[in-house]
Amino acid sequence: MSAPPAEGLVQQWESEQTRLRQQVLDHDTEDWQKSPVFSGLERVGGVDLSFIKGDDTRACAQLVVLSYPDLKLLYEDSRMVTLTAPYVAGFLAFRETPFLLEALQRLQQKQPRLQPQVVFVDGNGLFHHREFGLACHLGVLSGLPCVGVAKNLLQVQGVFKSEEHQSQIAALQKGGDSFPLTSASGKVLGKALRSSDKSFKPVYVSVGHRISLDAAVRLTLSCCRYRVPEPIRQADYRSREYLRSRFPAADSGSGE
DNA sequence: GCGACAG
DNA sequence: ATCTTGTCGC
Repeated sequence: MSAPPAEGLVQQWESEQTRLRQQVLDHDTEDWQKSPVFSGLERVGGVDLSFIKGDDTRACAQLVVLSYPDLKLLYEDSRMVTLTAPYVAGFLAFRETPFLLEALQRLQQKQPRLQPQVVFVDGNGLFHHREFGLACHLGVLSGLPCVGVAKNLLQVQGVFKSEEHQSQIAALQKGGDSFPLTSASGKVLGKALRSSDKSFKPVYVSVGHRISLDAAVRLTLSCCRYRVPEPIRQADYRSREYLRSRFPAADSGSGE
C-alpha cells in the first residue's frame, strides 16, 4: 500500500544529509564526558516512536528524561502524531526527527531545567550509509549531545553479517566487551557492545553528536540494566503502554 | 525472482 | 515498526 517515494525526494534527502553531516561534532564537548564516572551528568534522555499495528502513519512520539546515575524517571511526554514521510532505509530521520524535536521543544518550554544533557536515540548515528543517521540528525537539529543505539546491524560501508562478524560476537565474554565496526576505508564508525552479562546479542553504538565514540560506549554501558539502555527502553515501554491504553486491540479471541 | 532493509 | 505463545530458567 505504501507508494514508492517520489523520485526527487530521496535525492533531496541525500543532499540534505550530506550538508548537515558537516555540522556533526564527533568528539566530547562537555566536561562530564571526560570523567571516568561521568561526574556532572544528572539527566539522560531517551526518545522513541511506537506505531499502532496496521497503521504506519499514526504513532506515539515519546520522550523520557531519567536521572543519572539512578535512572529514575524525571519527565515523560507521550504524544500522538501523524507521520507524513515514508520509511526509506537510510532515511529514517526524515520520518521521525520532526516529532522527536517537537517533544524536546515542549520540554524546553515547560520544564527547561529538565533538559537532558545527552539523548539516547533508537537507531544509528555515524554508522550509516552517509555517516548521518537518525542520532546525528536529531543531534544537529537540537544541538544536544546524542548517542545512537541500534538493536540490529545495518550492513553498510563494508560492514557485513559475515562469519567473521558472528565469531567476533561469540568472542564477547562479558558485559562491556565490544569490537569496532570498521568501514571498508578503515574508519571506525561504531562499536558492537555486549551491554550486559546476561545478553548475548550486542547493541550497535555510534556517535550522534557532541560526544566521542569512547564516551558513547562507556555511557551506554553504564545506562544498561538490560540489553537496551534504560532511556530507550523506558521510552519504548511507555509509548507502547500509551497506545495500549488508548487504542485497545481491535480484535481478540473473545468473539466467535 | 531473491535478498536487503536502523525504525 | 508490527505480525505473535509458549517456554525455559532464575
